Amino acid sequence: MSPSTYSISDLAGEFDVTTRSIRFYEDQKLLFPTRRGQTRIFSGPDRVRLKLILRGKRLGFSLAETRELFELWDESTTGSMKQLELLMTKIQEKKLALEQQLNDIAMLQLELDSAENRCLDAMNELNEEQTGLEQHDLALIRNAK
Amino acid sequence: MSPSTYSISDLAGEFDVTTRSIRFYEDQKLLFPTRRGQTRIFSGPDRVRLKLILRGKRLGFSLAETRELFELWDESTTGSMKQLELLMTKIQEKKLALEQQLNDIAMLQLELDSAENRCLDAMNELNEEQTGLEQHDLALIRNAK
DNA sequence: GAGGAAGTTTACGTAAACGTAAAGCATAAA
DNA sequence: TTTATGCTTTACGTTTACGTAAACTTCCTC
Repeated sequence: MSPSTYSISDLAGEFDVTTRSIRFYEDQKLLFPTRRGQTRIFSGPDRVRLKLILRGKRLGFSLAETRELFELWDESTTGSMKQLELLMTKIQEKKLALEQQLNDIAMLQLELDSAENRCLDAMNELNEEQTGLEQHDLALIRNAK
Repeated sequence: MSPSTYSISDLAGEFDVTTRSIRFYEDQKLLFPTRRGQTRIFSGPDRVRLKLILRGKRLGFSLAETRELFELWDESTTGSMKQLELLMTKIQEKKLALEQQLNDIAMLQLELDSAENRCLDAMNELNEEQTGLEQHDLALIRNAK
């Protein structure tokens, strides 16, 4: 069974980040470990938040943005009407940004595929001079993937 | 017809970046404008590269990573065999990273949808006290989207 | 009880990606 | 001719997200 509390190096090891980073995230109000004496004790929810922080980073989010998302999530159950409307607006904004990212990724993927094909073509040219392989054969190789 | 050369402020205006940024990108070897006297003259390919730089930023790429992608693309036609193999490796790496990003985005989208629903629920609660709307009605609203 | 490993705070350092003056040329309009 | 506009270089400042070192406790082991 997975434990319900974690040391700082437990988390650092599991997610391959430095303890320095984890302490920094706490300082920035993204994690809220309790203390036993001096040493930090991280909860299950803390662990989840850390995972989300790292996912945010992979998506190019600043820590401030990620914190804002956390707050959105938390306030989504407690706000006043005025608050909630603003919340909805922000959620829509984030969703739009994600759509944009999906487009960006799709285009980049196409370009990488194109570069990959170029690369295969070039390798082909070089190889053909030595092995006498035909275009035909490389088309097979290419489509095999 | 679209022009084939651009001033620095043309591009700054079109893509909503500062001239400072554009000069910085040149300094970092991401753009290569020619000069007429002192002033920079940007070509069509320069304009395309700028667009790609900004797309990279939206995806959380550093300028160094974007430059690496440019180089990948350029070298994809000129390299030696050893070069080309390394190139293929890097292309695969980028493609894997993009797959990861797609996963990350999908999960974030689910969470935003969830937050959105929470938010609608909360607004419902507040509204019901005043208007007497039923759960039933809000389900309709929610599904209408 | 002398390390050694893992935790802590404090604080200065750093790389990336610009922001923000300061000061100077060029050219077109008033 | 002056003034405004737009471009330039040089250079120091700023924010984010940590790295890195120093100096200190705590606990375990030998």
